[in-house]
Formats: sequence, C-alpha cells, structure tokens
Amino acid sequence: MTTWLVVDGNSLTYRAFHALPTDIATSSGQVTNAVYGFTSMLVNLLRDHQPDRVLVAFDRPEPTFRHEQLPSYKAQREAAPDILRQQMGLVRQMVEAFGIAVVESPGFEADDILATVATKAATAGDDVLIVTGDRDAYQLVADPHVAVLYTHSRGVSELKRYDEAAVAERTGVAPSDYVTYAALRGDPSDNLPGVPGVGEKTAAKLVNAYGDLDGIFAHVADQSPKLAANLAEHEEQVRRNAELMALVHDAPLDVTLEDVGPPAPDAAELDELFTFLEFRSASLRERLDDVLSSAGVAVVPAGGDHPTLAATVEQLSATRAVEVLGDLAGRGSEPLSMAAAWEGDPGRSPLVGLALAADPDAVEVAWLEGTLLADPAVVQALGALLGPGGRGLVAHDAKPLMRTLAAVGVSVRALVLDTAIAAYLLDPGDGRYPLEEVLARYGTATLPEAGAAASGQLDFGAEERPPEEAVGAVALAVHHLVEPLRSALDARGLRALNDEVEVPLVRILAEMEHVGVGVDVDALRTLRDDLVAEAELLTRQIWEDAGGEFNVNSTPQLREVLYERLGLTPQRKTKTGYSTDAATLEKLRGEHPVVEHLLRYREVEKLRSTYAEGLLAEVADDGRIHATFHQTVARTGRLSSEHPNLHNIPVRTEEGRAFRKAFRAAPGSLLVVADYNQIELRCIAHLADDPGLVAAFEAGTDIHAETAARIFGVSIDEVDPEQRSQAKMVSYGLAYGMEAYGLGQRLGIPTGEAQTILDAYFEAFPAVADYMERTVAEARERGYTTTLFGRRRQIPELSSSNTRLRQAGERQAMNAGIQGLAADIFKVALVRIDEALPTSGELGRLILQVHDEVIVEAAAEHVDEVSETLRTAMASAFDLRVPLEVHLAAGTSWADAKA
DNA sequence: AGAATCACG
DNA sequence: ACGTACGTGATTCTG
Repeated sequence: MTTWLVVDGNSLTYRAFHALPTDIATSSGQVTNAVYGFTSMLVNLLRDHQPDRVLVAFDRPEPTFRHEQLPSYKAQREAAPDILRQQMGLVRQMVEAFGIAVVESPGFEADDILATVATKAATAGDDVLIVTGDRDAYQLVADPHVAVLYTHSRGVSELKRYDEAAVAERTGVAPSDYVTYAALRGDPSDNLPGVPGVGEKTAAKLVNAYGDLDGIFAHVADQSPKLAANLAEHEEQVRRNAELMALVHDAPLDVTLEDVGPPAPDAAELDELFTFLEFRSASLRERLDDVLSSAGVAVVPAGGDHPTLAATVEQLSATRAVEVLGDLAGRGSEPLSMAAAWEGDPGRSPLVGLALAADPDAVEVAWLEGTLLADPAVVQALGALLGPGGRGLVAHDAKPLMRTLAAVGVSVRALVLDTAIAAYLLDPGDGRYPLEEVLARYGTATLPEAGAAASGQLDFGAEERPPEEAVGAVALAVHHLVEPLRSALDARGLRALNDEVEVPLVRILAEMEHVGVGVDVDALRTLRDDLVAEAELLTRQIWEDAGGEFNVNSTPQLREVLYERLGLTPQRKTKTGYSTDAATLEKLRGEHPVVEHLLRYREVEKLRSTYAEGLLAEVADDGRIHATFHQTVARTGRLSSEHPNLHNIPVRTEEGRAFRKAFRAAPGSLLVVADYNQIELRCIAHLADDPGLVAAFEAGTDIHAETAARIFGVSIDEVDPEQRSQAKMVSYGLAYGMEAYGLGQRLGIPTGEAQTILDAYFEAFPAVADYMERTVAEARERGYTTTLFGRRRQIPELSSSNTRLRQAGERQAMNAGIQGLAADIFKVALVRIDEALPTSGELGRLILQVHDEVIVEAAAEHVDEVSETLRTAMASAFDLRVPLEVHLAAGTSWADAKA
C-alpha cells in the first residue's frame, strides 16, 4: 500500500508564524520563527509517518486566483508582515533541501493542490494524509482513503487527525456536507462572512435537515421569521462562499504524480541551511538525524557537535574547599559557573550544596555541601572568590544563590551573566526560562536527563538526595551558554542593559530579600481580629437582607441572589453571567440595602484574607517579611513581588493604610520613602517630545491643572476641579491606549463627551498622538517594541486577523515603551542608590521597591543624608527632556513616611 | 486550571 | 457588530 503525505506549505508556515515568538532570529537579525516551526513539524512528520511519496504545496497567486476577486482577502494577503513573506521563501528552500517535491499551480491555492493530489492518489487506491492549517480540507476526507492532520489550536506542535468520524464529531455534519455548512457559517479567518445568527449549531441543523444549499433555500419559509429573513437576504453571499470554499480537484500540476517519491534529503545542504538559520536546538538536530538515517543518508556531524554534559564530581571537605576556592580565584580569566540545589524553595530553604565549574570544557566540577557554609574559613574563601574584585561568575537564576550566600555574609559582586535573565531580555515571555529550554534555543550542548531534572526545580525531598552530578551538569551547561547568549545580546543591542542594569540589580534584590522588612505582628493580629468580627456581622446582615443563607464569597450564588431572588437590574455581563463586581454594585446602590452591605463586605473580606491573614502567614522567625522579587516575570521590564506581594499593600483608604502602619523601621531607624513624581507621564513627554507637555511640566507644580488649562483653553486659575480631574484621568489613561468609551466609563460621562475631551487633548498635545501612532506602526512592522534602553517585547498579536486581539496588541505596544522606559529608569536608580550607600549598611539599607518608589531603612541620625543620596541618585538616573522629580519622606512606619 | 474579584503602580 | 486601559499577585470558588 502506497502512502502519501501531502503538506500545505502556506497555511502551516502561517500557523507556525503565529504560534512561535517572533524573535527566533539569527544574530544578523533574520527572523526565523516560522521557518523553525515549519521545519520542526516537517521533521516530525517525516519521522513519524515515513511516507512513500511526499510533496509540499504552495499558493501561487495570479490575477486569476479565484479569491482575489474579494478585496478583503487581497488586502489581508498584502497585509502579511514582511517577516512572514521572507520566511515563506526560506521554507521553500528547506523543503527543497529535504528533497521533497514543491508543487504549485498558477492561479490556485495550495489547498486546491491538496485536493487534486488527494483525489488522484485516492482514486488509484493509495492512502493519503493531508497536513494543513486550513479547515477547508475537511471536505476532502469524504473519501475514506483520505485523512487530514489539522494543526491544533495552539500552534503547530500538536496535530489532530481528522477522518470522516472526527469531522462529523467536530462539525456535526458529514465531510461531504462541509462546504455547505461552512458557507452558511462563514469563515472569519478568510474574511468570508456567513449568515448573521447562523453559527456552527444552526448551520449543521440546516444541512442535516435539507442536504444542500438548494434544499435549504427551498425551505426558507419553514424557518423562524428572523432566520428566514437572514437566509433570504444572504443567499447570494452564501452561494459565493460555497464556490470559494469548494476546493478544485483538477488543478493543473507541474509534476507527474508517478515521479513523486519519498524524501531525498541532502545532508550537506540541510546542514548549511541549519547553520545559516542558526538552528541550534539539539532536539531538532536529533530528530533530523533520525530522518536522515531512515532515508539512508549519512549524517554529517556539523555546526559543532552537541556534547552531552557529564560531570564528574569532586566532593570537597572543608579544608579541601578552602584550597580549591583559593585556586579558582587565582587561576583563569574565564568566569566561573555555579549551580545549586536546595531542600525546598530555592534561596529560602537550607542549601543542599553547590557545584562550581571552572571552564566549559571541565569534566570535573567541585561540589560543596551546604553544611560547609557553617565553616568560617569556607565562607571567607567564597567571599574572596566571589566578592569585590573576585573572579567572574555566571549562573542560571543567580538570585536565590546570592540570597543564600548573603545569609552567611557573602556579598556576591562578581556576577557577569545570569543565563535566565539573558533569556528574558532576549524574549520576555511567560516568566519561565528553564535551563533546558534556554540550552535548546541558544546552546550547543545537551543536558543529561538528570541534569534536566535538576535544572527545573532544584529542590529535592528530604529522603531523596539530589545527584551532585546533575547539579554539576547544570553548572557546565551554564558555562556553555555564556558565548551564545553574549553574542545574542550583542546582536540585539541588549548588552548594556544586561551588563549595567539587570546584572548588577540581581545582588541588590537578593540582599533586599535577605534583609526583609520589619512588621508589627501584634498590630496585624488586632487588625485581623477586628476584620474577622466585622466580616461575620456583615455576613449575617447580608443573609438577612437576602432572606436566606448562602456563600457570599461565591459569585454564582451571589448572582442568583441579586438578579433572580431580589430582582436587581443586571448591568454588565462576564463570560459566565451577570457581573457582581464593585463597579456594578455601585450602580445598584439605591436598589436594595443588601448592596451597601455587600460592598462593605467585599472590602473587609479583601483586607482580612489577603492582607491580615496573608501577611501574618508570611512573617518569618525574625519578625520580618522576606518577599521574593522577580526580575524575569513582567513583560514590560518591571519587577514583581511574590510571597507576599509587597507591591499592592493598600494605600487608597484610611482603613487600608493601617496595614502600611504595620510595616515598621527597626528601633533607632526610620523608613525613608522616595518616589518618582509622575514618572510615566514624564516618559510620555520625553518620548513624544511634545512642546506643550514639556512646557506643562516646566510651568508649575500641578501638572494636571496645567494640562487641563491647555485642553480646555482656559488659564491655569480658571481650571475647575472637574476639568482638573478629567485631565488627570486622560493623562493616566494615555499610557494604556485608552479610548473614549473607557474614559467615559471612568468619568461617568457619555462616550461622546469623553471623545470631545480626548480630541481636545490630542489637539493640545499633537506630538503625543503622533508618538502613539508611530509606536504602533513601528511595532507592527518589526513584531516587537523597544524601550529607549533597548528592552524588547514581542507583540505577535499585532499581526492577528482578530480585530479584538490586534487592538489589544496595539494598546500593549503603546504602553510597553512608556511603562518599560519608566521601569528601566527605576532599575538604574536602584543600581545608583546601591552604589551611593555604603556597603556596610551603617547609613541605611534598601529594603523595598514598588515600581517608582524605594524604601530605605535608615539610621535615624542619618535620615537627612540618606534622603539626599536617594534624591540625587534617582533624579540623575536618566536625562529626560523634563526633570525627574523625587518626593521624599521619612517616618517610623511606611504609613508615617509621608510629608 | 480558570474565572472572578480586587489590591497596587 | 463588537469591545472597549497597561502591568502585576492573592484569594476564593467551581467544574
């Protein structure tokens, strides 16, 4: 039995493009994400299916292309980003290097070729497997010899097999009826509208009741009046859809099918292409080698071999450790790599041990048991090796390691590269950068399985000892990544940001985590007890209002009570039903007494659970809270805080501020709080270089009044409070890409009025509008945004055909440059502050940061000096076209530190 | 695991 | 016609 593999090159490249982050790129900047995704999938297909005959079909648009008559279709095709079009050419080269037939037909789409080949082959009795990202191919499995592998909704790594039964299950109709069904439903991805009100369910029902379009339109009168009218009105559209969706089964082909054979890969050419495209993934390489050997082609080991990193371990005694650490300090200019394992949470639980590797080719790594950190001589040796002037250090996620070392008094000053942070800078993704994946993407070596396990979560149960060899392999892997990551950072202009900002910040954050912030536990307990009591009272009151007991914390139950039992007016809908959030309840205030009680309950419950109970649970034995600050989570470059989140401690209500009162300075110290005034708006003024906005900042002390005066065309003295608050809201919304609707909602005014205000703003500050437009255009072209410091953020949604997604991408693009620049400046400020404060900590120590605010615990007698240090360091962190203003205050608690 | 809600900048 | 402000993390409930 002959089996065919018939691949749709266009739709799969397109799918790969959208599934993978767009910055898979060569060091010269050639974007390769779609080529990579396609190649990886092709290799898997060849390996898993071993077809007798294989071909890849491509679109060949011509004026006669039958879709070209649709203006929307053509526009979409032309809107495809350049980086996708370029890659389509590379995909072809790749297919050719695999020795696979490339088939196209002038004036036909790739899927017409799939249909033509499938029909001919199946007629001859062959089995055909079609691989595509286009649902139209479902119609082809009407023939039992044909099955379709369709890309899973998430990208290209998963393919789902559709035979006749699977299509019927997915759509509710037989494959032979698919065209009729799809014509009724329409296909938004191809810009083909269907009948309004007819979705998948109705379309399937009509098809199954009346068979074909003629049957359906003959029975229009039998439908409900609304459906009948819609069907009648859109008959022409539906018939045209059907014509466009029905695949052509006799497209002229430029190959003879009998001549199509199995893949005949050219190993040398593939190797050259892989090298050119900088495909370094060891896993892809292995899969390719499988394909090459089953095609009977000798594997050419090139592009560097991929050693599996095996480490032999020297277990160090205390005396030997001092010796080895001393040796390492004295010899070699290469940085040292380090990896560690903990018994529990990295950096927060006892250290099992750490491995050190002196160079990438080392086979032997040194292993220090965690217990050695109790030995003063070992600690001193570590300090000499890693402290100021010590040998360079690289690690993957160095902060937990530094925190552990800070706890024994070693301030690690030698870090030169953190491979997790480098990966984050190269492509800030989901906040997770497992060493294995970084290695697959940028490296030339492979981690053994145990090492992979160790690199994920270096935490092991009490009974299960971590294999030292595995941790050692991690240290070697980190070493192997130094060169590729450095050149990748260089190629993208990220080296300065990495070396001068992110890397120095690691130790600063580690020490802040280690020092922690003091809290008044008794005060928190009192708050908790009061809140618990009030929450109980409110619960009873709400039950009384509602006429029965229910779980007030349950949104579904509350929804039932409010909108069904009590008959309140539903406002907004969420995915699951009517909303009950605070904005909704505000609007329902007058309708029933329960609303008031609910609003209060929510407030009390939030404070009780998240802040009272939540913070108490995080207080360590030393009476302080030691949060973890994440440097590789926020896509904009901001920091985040976890366990607990110290970035969202209440401040906006008096009651909430009680929690800030519980954050206290140690006896003899004060908390000095320094925050940037309006940093994001100042960033906008700088980036847009808007003369009006710059002047507004230079003019006076009240930026919102200044802005209002310019928007409403009045003098600064004539600005009324409402105008000022409207101006303030516009300024805040600006950085988020707010539209008139959103502004109106927040100001409680109609969208039209909000639009008038927005228009007036952009008329007063035209360069701001230009900046926003420019930013989005540039991001759309490149697929990513950059800050002034070069920080990148991929925004693949910008090329989405889904309007909602695309608009969300545009807002992200507008925001990323602004929030990101503010974050960059803030991080520089932290580094400057750390440089300016004596390392002894005798003046004060950084303990907290909240996006634009830093808190230093300062010796009471040095508060003025520390304040000046903070002001200077922060104000001079970066030169904007407007001054960076710093607000300072000091007090015994976070709440008291206000001026 | 995801949704809803809400705290912060 | 639709959806409508960016970025985080914690808590609670639910299927």
